[in-house]
Amino acid sequence: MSEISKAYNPSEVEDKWYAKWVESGCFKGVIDRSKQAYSIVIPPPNVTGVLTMGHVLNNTIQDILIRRARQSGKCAVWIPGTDHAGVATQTKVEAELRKQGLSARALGREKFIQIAKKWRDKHGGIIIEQLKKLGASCDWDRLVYTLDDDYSKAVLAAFVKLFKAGYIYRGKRMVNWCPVNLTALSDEEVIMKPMKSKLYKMRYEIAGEPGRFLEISTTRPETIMGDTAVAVNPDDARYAEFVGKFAVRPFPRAEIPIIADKYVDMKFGTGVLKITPAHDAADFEIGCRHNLPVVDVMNPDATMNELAGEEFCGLDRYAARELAVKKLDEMGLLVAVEDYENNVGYSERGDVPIEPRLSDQWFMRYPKVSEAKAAVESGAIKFWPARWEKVYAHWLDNIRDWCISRQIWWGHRIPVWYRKGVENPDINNPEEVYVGVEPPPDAENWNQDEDSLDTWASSWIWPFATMGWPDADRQKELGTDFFYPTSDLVTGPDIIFFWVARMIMAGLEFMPGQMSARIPFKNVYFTGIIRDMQGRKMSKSLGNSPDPLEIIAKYGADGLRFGVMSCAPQGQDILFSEERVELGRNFCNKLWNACRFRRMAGGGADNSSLEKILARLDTSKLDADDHGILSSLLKCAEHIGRDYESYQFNSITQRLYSFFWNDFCGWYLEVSKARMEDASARETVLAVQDICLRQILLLAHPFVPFITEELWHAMGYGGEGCFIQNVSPEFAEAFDAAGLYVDESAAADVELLKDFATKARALKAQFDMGSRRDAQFCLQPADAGKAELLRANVEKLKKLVGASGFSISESGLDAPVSITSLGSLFIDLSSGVDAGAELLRLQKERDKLESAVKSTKARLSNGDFVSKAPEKVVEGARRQLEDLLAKLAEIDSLMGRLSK
RNA sequence: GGGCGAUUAGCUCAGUUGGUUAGAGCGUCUGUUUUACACACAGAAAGUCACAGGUUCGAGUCCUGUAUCGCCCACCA
Repeated sequence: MSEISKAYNPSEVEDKWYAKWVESGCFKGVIDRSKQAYSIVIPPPNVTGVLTMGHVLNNTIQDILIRRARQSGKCAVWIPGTDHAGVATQTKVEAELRKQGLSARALGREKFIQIAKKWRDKHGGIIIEQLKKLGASCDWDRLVYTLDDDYSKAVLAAFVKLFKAGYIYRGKRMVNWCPVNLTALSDEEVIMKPMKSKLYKMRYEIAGEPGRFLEISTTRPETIMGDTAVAVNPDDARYAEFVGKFAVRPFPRAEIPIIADKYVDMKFGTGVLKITPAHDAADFEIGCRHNLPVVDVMNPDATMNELAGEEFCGLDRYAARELAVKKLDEMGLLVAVEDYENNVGYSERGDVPIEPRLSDQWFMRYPKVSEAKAAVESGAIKFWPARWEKVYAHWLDNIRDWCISRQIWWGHRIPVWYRKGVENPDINNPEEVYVGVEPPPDAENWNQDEDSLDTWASSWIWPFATMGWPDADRQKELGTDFFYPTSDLVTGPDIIFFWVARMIMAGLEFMPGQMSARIPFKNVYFTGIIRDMQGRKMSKSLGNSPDPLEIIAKYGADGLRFGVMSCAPQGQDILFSEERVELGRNFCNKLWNACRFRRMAGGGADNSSLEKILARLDTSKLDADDHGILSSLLKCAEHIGRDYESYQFNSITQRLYSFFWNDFCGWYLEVSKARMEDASARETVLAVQDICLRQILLLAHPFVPFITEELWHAMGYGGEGCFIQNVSPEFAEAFDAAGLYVDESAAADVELLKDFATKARALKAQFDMGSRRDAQFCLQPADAGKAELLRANVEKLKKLVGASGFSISESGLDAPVSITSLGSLFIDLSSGVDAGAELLRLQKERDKLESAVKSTKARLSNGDFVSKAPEKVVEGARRQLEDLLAKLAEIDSLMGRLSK
């Protein structure tokens, strides 16, 4: 007995069990066609990343789902992996190189990739070990990295297939250019930030009409040098006379046409727009419509080039802006400068404003767009919470081609080769351009495209590429036909476009069969975002992001898991604080001690199966409390089952907590104490305790896997070598088979006894006897049944309340009283009672009753209520009124007695 | 400009199809080494359910509007 410590110590237990689980291979997704398949693919974290609270939330949910699936007898697999994270990793490695005074570009592609690989080897895989600490039960034999050979081939195969099908093309387009990372970005990687900037109002002179000007507003005077037109709305009468004439661009001085285009908003500013086709996406389109020349005045790093003129050449774009304004002012062309707030697109990784830039890039016209929409609309794929369906549909409705090329080296190089010596190779001519997963056989005659693919253009095939696609043998080996489509995807709504939507399109495009067989997953659970208590996003720079590993060291992984899940309502953001983890730690400690208590009672009972425990029960010895706790257990399990179906994880933690803490420990274990001294009831009580503890461990296991595994074995519930994760939490059928029927009316009596005990304790506390164990009570019973209920439970109640006795009297006492579920309960005070204070207290209670009576009476005297409300509700109200009136009468008589 | 979410006790949140006197955890206050657990036990205080209308016999719950906060989408310079 003494070897069981008073407090649960998670660290040894957790490491011990994780090692055993892995060793036994119980996380392996070994195909068993006699079972139902259940599969999850992990959202692959960055290979060089470290565990954040976001990962904790996300992966705990996945682990809960996969463990519940295993318990439910499904053949479950959770496929883990990591992502090479192209731009993000390249940026980090480049920064590292810069510290050493080196430059990636100078090193060249081969060298850089070697260095990046070393960096990956050094920092990579840490997060995998951290996920293990958290308890994640992934099938580690299936670990996939997006730059693995097999996976890379799949990425290229997807590219080649789409190219051949005409979805992928190369073209000179306006793209979002990051001047820091020197690469194009997709629209999704641009983050709009509201900025306080200036709106410059300036004027351009009309050519040949000295003294006549057009006033123009701009936020970007540094692009004046690239202006090739001035535009007005064709319906704008103010400017009709100027259309067809020319305006004078101040520097470099040139005459540019004044054109009319519907795009121009007459109501904005002066209604005149300068057109810079090379530096603005809208201007570019207008330029196309009017055949305007495109003058690019910037270098890739957003400094000005020679076309901007001598004075500007080499200046950064913001220095150029200042200079341009200064020059305008000097030339008398600056009319006004106003404060102005507008949205500026920022590069996600570079954290600088992106520059719209015309460049040659690869684009993808998305495949299966309308089917992707239909898949979610039809319910083939369900979103939790469903409101994300609208967001998803809206994006698909407005979808634009995807820029998939990146001017970086860390990633999958575009599998396109150009024949050496051919200028402007024709992409549709196989003699000049080669597209294939493998390089051309005569590689020496070809140059491969320098660009790499957007990372998301590799992870979008994740659900089936991790199962061996497109290699038929690998697919067979890894069980694509069994595990695909995956069951649940757990991810954040921030990547609904980046990843979720694209995976759906990829699955529909590349997998065979009916729609239901091609979709990548059946359910998508969107988590909230973890924030701090001030509601701020967790970030390294704010320093408000706790290190999950420190928390695990302090509270245990189970405590962290339970704590996080307890405050993670479906789809709402989570305000996280360590107090939540304390709650989880306390829950584990309580589990530990409840089991410790049971073990201290000993008994050498056979716990090796639910049937064996049930066999120890003498059903004739079951009392109201046994029925009560078993009834609560049944309801708890049933509710939890429903909560799983609707992904209400926080609700499950509440049910576990409240059943285990309040019903089981707070009441049942306490009333057990008296009955355990009664030899005839002892065995049955211990058996009921074992049933409850066993089922609690099973129900709690997905949330707190380590401690439940430990206790499962310590309590002898598992047979030799049997892990708790393989045991079904169902028990209703076993009850039936054992002839155990829960008597709900007996269970209802427990509620009366609980109320009675609380009132009795409150009376004691009120009269400063809270710590005394010898209080004497007297009940004036509401009826004979209530008197009998008290008599049957008097021993338990003495222990629970801390009383030396409960007498029963039809006439009551002249003493402080409380109206309980069993009748008027008097506390016998040897010293006199302060009648005044007592009257005051009763008056307070009377007021409460009176207002309840009033509202109930009002309802019942309302003819509409009686005639329209359901019979059940009306009947309930009647019973309630009777009850209230009886209590009121009691109070009145007591008050009458006291005031004598 | 469009869309979505939130608003319930000091704090963080439950409240499932409308139905007794709105709940929990933390925190606060009081008491307790009662034969598992002070990471505990017992008791207590604490809410005009953001606001204004409406539907209904009945609204925290449904409808309309308003306010505040947050998020997403959007090529007005």
